[in-house]
Amino acid sequence: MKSRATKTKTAKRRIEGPARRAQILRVAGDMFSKDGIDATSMRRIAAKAGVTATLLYKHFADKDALLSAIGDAFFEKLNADLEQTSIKGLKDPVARLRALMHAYVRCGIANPREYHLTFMTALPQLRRDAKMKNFRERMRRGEAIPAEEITLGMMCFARLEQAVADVVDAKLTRVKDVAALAEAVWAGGHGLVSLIITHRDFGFTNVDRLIEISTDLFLHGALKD
Amino acid sequence: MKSRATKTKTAKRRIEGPARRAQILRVAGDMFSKDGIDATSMRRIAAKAGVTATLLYKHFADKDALLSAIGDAFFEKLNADLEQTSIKGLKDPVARLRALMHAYVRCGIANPREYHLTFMTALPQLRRDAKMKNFRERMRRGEAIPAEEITLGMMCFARLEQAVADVVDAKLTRVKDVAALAEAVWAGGHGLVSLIITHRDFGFTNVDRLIEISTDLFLHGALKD
DNA sequence: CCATCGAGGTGAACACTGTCAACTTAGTTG
DNA sequence: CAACTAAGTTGACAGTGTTCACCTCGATGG
Repeated sequence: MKSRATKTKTAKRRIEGPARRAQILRVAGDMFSKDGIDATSMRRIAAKAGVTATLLYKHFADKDALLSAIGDAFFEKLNADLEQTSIKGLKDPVARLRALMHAYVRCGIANPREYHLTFMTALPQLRRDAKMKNFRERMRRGEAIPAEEITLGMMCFARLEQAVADVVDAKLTRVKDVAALAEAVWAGGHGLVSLIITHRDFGFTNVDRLIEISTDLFLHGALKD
Repeated sequence: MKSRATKTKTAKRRIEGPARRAQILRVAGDMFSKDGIDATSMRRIAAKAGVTATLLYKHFADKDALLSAIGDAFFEKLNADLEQTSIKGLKDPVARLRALMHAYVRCGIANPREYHLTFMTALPQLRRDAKMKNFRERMRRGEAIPAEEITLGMMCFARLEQAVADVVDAKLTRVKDVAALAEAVWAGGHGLVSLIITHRDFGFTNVDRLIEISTDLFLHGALKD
């Protein structure tokens, strides 16, 4: 009873920690995706959250940590989108891979700032890539990986790799190296997204058609005959 | 004689304008590509150039302008690299396109900071993309474009588009839309470069092989049969 | 019931940043 | 020599990320 009472009563503070944190994340996410990363200062985020800048540092080590937390939210979105396409239950592995590429590209284009933050900005102190590398090495060695070590980024890439593996397993591809092929497919999708979101005024002949042609090129290029 | 004297004597000032400008560009380029864009402040650039920060603003409107000037230098490099591959005089249009893609990717990987600055950072006030769009529209309409309006970026893209056109003209491709195909090829190369330079720790199975596979996928995907 | 503790929150400061108006300096020219 | 102009500096403004010392107040153990 004591511990239960503790928990319920602690919840009655002013605003509970997690709620504040969530509020800050919401506000920061809004401002950041409206005004951009540089134009959104810690002080302005704090002001909009009705709080002092100092408080932000009780919830996030620094600005990068705050932004990276927003990045995590994007991974959530991306992972959900990719999961959606798996749920559709397309039987043809090639159609599945195509659907996955489309989902990736559309999600990136729909959330340009977040995409830029997570995939086009190097935040080495997060060690996201290093963890990814470790994850992939252990996967290759067939090790079992504890659920709590699996990040959303890993989930996303694993989905892609699985889709690629399915196509390879069906003996439909020229190249058989699943890992390398998955990387190539990612590079293809990433190229599309990053080009389109950073060069909005370039005057691409037709973005939808470009996406279509590009994914087609990739898939056709990967397949036999 | 008067005007000649003016010019020669003016050269004896302290340091002539253009020389200072070049020096600043050199110093800034060095610092920027060693320490990164944010860690390189105007004051530190100035200090290293043995000058006050204020003076930088007599040569460049603001920091973005300075960085964009450095970007221009990268376009020079890129354009030279692409030209080199044309000079090689490969007869097979497919081999030519492949060589061009390789040159692009290698140049990007060899100059990651500059690549990031020019292709992965949106500097709308430069209107580079808008000019590009205008250029391409006029090209499509068959207009002649005055040499002084042609930027190095345009040259680069035109080289790519030409290489693609050669392949299309040889009736080797499935898709015949040169513009869209060129955009897709660019997206492919760009995806490779940007992924590799931002995610150095991702643990790509083998970068050289990835480039090989990726370009192959693209080319094979574009060709008939 | 009261001292204490810790989480939520603040104010003021530090060392920076990009930028600019006002000023000095020094070389050229009529 | 006087006037002009390009090269360069001083000193400030407003804003940045971040931190330290401090306060407040509800919950808790004695």
